[in-house]
Amino acid sequence: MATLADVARHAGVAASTVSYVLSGKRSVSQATKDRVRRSIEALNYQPHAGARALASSQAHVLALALPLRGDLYVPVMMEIAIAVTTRARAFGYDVLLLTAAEGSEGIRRVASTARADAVILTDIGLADDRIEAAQNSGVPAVAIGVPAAPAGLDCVDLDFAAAGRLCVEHLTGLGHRVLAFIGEAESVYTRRTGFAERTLRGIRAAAGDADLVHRPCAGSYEAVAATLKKILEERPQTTGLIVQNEAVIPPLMSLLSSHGRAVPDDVSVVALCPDQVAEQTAPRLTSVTIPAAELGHRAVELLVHRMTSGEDGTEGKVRLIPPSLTVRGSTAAR
Amino acid sequence: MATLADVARHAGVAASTVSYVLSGKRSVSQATKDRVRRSIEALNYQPHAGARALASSQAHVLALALPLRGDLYVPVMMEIAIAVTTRARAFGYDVLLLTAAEGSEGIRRVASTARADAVILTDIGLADDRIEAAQNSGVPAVAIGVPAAPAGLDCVDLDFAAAGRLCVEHLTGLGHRVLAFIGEAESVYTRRTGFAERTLRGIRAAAGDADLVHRPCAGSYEAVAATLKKILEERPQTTGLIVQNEAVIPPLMSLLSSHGRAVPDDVSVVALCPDQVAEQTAPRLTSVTIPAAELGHRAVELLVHRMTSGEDGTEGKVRLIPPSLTVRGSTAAR
DNA sequence: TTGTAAGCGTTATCAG
DNA sequence: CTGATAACGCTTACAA
Repeated sequence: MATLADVARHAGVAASTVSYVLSGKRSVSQATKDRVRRSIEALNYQPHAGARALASSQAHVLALALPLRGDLYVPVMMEIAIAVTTRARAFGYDVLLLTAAEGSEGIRRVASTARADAVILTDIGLADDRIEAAQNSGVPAVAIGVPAAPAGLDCVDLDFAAAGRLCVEHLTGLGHRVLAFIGEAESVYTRRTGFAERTLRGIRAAAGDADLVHRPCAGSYEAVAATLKKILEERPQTTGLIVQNEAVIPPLMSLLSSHGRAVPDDVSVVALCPDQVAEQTAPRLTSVTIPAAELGHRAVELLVHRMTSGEDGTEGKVRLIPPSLTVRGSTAAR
Repeated sequence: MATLADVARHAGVAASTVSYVLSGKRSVSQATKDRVRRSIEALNYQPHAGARALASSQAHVLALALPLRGDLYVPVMMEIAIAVTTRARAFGYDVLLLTAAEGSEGIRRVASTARADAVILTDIGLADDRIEAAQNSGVPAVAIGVPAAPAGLDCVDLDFAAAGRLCVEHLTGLGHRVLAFIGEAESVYTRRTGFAERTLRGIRAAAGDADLVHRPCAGSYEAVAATLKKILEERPQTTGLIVQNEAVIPPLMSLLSSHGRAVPDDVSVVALCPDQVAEQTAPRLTSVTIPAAELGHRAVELLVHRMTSGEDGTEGKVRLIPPSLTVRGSTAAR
């Protein structure tokens, strides 16, 4: 591989000049600029990432901490990872993976070895020790999700409260009066107060005079069967269903039909899930999407902005993305 | 952050000694070893990744090239990514993500900037230009999947032919004589000869005197409905189903019941899919799993082995992992 | 067994 | 506008 020095020699200039035409950090005459550019082309020069990191103390790498549970939110997580990587590349950054297994230790490691310049945290838990690790390590960090106490941490997330509200309003707007919210598994409410609780709060707030019950539900077929059975037995007049746990969706749809409830003729269903999931059922689901790509993009933008424009004063903000509901075939007027 | 020099000063030894204590590349007396270790502890020293990469020309980073289509094989891909990262960490490597959008350019980039020492390719296509890019760049590469012409490239994959065989043998062993293979989408067969064709070949070879049809099928509800309808109309005696496209599974199960075919009483179903998918239906599916974690682990091991033991002679091997079938509730004797 | 010193390929400061 | 040159923090011959 050709080095900066090779290029400098080939172009008949000093090494520093080559560096400056590349970085643009000082003005260079058009003539030498051109000459250097040609030499770069000719030698197919690519700067050495390690050398650059050492000299500039900037690795141009972002670390992405994967969720604690590998089996949950998989499609959303994948979309976030791709969005983060794509956007990071646009700013000249590469993305490094940190597994849950490494935990907060991984964050300390990439920070103190200068392997990464900043960290993106996902699947934020109620009391997440990775947050503290990031803050103590002094690396810029942004969370995709909102912890219980976001003290000094930048967060981006869907506005789940508004999302819940939107679902209820859509159903009540269609004339539905007896609603059931099939939520995340019970454990999620105890462990990860964040998004699940905010959704529930939004839903309750919007229900108003409508009749609403909340039923936590695990993702297994048996759990869904039990939950649905109970809902239909206890409140046979139910005509509006809101679903949050995306694993619940496939079994729910097939169970509804075996219970003789047609969607959307007998019961309307609206889901909080990625579009991909909403479009794989029959009928396709009216849903509030999880804006995975946008979350990833914004996380990167926040980080890069903070690192370049050296502002350290804007942190600790929680940025909620307004939800948007897409009407598909699973909801209809009562 | 403390540097090597700081540690050396603190321990009263030369910088090189500290380096050697860390790398073990030459023997150091137990006494100084201990002293250095204590200083490292005391100063909480962590080596600078960039400096190390520059001096040793080893980044200790593996690049993982993500699939071309972000929406396919998502759970498998996620599992591979986690397995790769975990195993890489065990060898002291970090993992960098390369998106499909960057394509072969990304591979050239990480290779020529020395950002990564080796590359793992996933979702291998028939004529995949990333393979050539890797080989021209001179980085060690291993493919998870097998291209049409694996010339000189190391590959690891499930033995799909054997997997297909296993499915057929399981069904025929249970007395089923009329079988249908619901495969991947038509486009997959034209574009990615690899695993889909190998599966089909294995299935056909094992069918023997049994009656078998192959029906490609897309993942949408409509496509599954059409495919199943056709199968049941044309060959109502069908009692054995083999499914490869995992997106087909949820709709298929609910469609079977609406057609009045009970699983496994009327029809047995065996799937080629991750365990996670097989366990989310009712009844749970008898399946040949996609050994995602093992694929990831072996890919890393191959790479690390080749890089450390400098052997350049073992490349170009295709390593197929023998399939294993797990009997669950979706298959029974005819 | 240990120390000295020459790189590794950039960036950035200081002159000119 | 451009050239020298000293870092950056580590590895690895080469000496001792």
